[in-house]
Amino acid sequence: MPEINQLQQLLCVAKHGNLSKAAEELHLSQPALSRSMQRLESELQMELFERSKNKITFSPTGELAVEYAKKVIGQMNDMILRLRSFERSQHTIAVGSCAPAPLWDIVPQLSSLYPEMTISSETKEDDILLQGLADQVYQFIVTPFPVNEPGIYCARYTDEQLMFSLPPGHALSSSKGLHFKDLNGETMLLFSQIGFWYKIHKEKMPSTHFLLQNEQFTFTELVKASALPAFTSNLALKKAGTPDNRVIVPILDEEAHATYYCSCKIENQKRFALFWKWVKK
Amino acid sequence: MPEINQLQQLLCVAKHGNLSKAAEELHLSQPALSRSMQRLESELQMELFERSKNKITFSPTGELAVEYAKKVIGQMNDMILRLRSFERSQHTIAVGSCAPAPLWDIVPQLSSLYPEMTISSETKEDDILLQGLADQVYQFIVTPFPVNEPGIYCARYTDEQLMFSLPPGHALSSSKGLHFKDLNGETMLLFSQIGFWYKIHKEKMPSTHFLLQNEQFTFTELVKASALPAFTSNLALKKAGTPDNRVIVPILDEEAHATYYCSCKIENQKRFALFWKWVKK
DNA sequence: CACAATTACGAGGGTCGTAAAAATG
DNA sequence: CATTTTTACGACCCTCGTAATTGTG
Repeated sequence: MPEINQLQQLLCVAKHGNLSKAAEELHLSQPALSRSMQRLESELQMELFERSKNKITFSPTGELAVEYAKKVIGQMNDMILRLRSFERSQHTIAVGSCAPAPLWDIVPQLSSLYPEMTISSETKEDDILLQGLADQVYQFIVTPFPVNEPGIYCARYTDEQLMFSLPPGHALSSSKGLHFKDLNGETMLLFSQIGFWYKIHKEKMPSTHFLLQNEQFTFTELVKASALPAFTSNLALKKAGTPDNRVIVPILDEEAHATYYCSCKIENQKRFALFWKWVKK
Repeated sequence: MPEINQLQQLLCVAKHGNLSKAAEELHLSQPALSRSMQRLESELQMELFERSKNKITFSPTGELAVEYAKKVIGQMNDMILRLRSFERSQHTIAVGSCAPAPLWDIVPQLSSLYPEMTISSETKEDDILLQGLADQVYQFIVTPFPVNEPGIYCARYTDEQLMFSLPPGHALSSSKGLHFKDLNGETMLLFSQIGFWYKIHKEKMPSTHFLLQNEQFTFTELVKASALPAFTSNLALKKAGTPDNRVIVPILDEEAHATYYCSCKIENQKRFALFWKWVKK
């Protein structure tokens, strides 16, 4: 049976129309390529070329062979691509979340439980998460609601409670609790990558002018250095600690509280038993 | 890129489940196969097997690789088969005819004009001939009528006149001409492979009992040795000569005369110019 | 005479087989 | 202890490159 290598050479000859140019592209001497094509012909027991003394053209059979060779090599490339993709998926755990906070614990935990795996994570819209879980784009998703679908295993993970982070001199800084509307209209600092919270802020505080920050570092520095109110949460505080010059006031609205649920396909539940044990700690 | 050879080995390992049996079938030592599979893995940069010290099983990626390898090798086999078929068609001229007589001249003529080609011929029904010409099953067909279709080149070839071959003692042997009906009801010798003539005999002489002969030699011997009437024609006489002990009487019916037309695809007309020149001699 | 293809021939690399080692049931 | 896989090592075959040959535009 002909080898892939020879078919590639055949295609290269077809591409250039002569052996010398083809040999150049193949990093091969011209005699070597000439012999290789002769071997291919004798292997197939048919003449692929019509040879004159200093010219070589494809025979009808040869032209057909080129077409088929393209198909075979295309299939081989396809095989490699799909295999590589599958291989990567076998060695990475992809987590999608509706908000970044749950990932702060989940990603390191997955890393330590499955040290040979690559952990990839991103925050997306709820519907994208659900679709991605079904399509195996994600092995796990975190949503602010339980997922009740056949074939999906779901468990409550943790809660996040939103709070205002106010400068000590702020008029309301001595409150025990506040509502969104209490600060509506003021100018606030807002970190952009906060998932579904962004929509809630916009809805509950429509008159507020948000100074949007795309970088985590810039945002935290501005919180320290400015006297502008901002948001934080129990999870953010746990992660970064309580800032010195800030007063933390819980937000009393129902929408300021989220209960996160983690889901995966049932077929993967057993494989990630250790992780689920931790989720339900 | 992996070579076909390695994929075949992979399939063989999948078939047997272990290296030793597979190596046996491949006429290879087991260490050689082991290394070959290792090369395949490093070529693909992925692990195809899960290895314990004295056991080797497919990894999920490996199982997928087997599936894809089957496809690639299948395509390669398909390529070889189709190429071989095309190659053969490139080196053979297939002629289909409604009756054997036209082939007696056409086949030797094609042989001498195109000595490097294989000539294959057969006699079939008219509709099969027309379809076969369209499908490139035949390069030439001979029909008892002109073919007027787009893309088909057609020319009159020759005529065949049917005759009775009677023993000298036959009651009608002195006739200058006879009709089918004149011998209807008698027992006659008939060679079976006469194409469309068979149907005509059956129609025009429904009461005749035909002694059907499948072999040319047997038929001619019986004609010589028996006193049974039979058919012959101008072309048959030209081919085999006039038999000694027979009286030849032309058949006067219109149906006893055929004008043969030879056709080929217009795209092949130029390629067979020499042959067409001869047809229109 | 430059260019393209083939043939001849020697060199090098890759793959093979044999032998040995290691591990398992 | 038989079976299976892997590693080590030497040998051989195959393909490569260089050089020479032939033929063409």
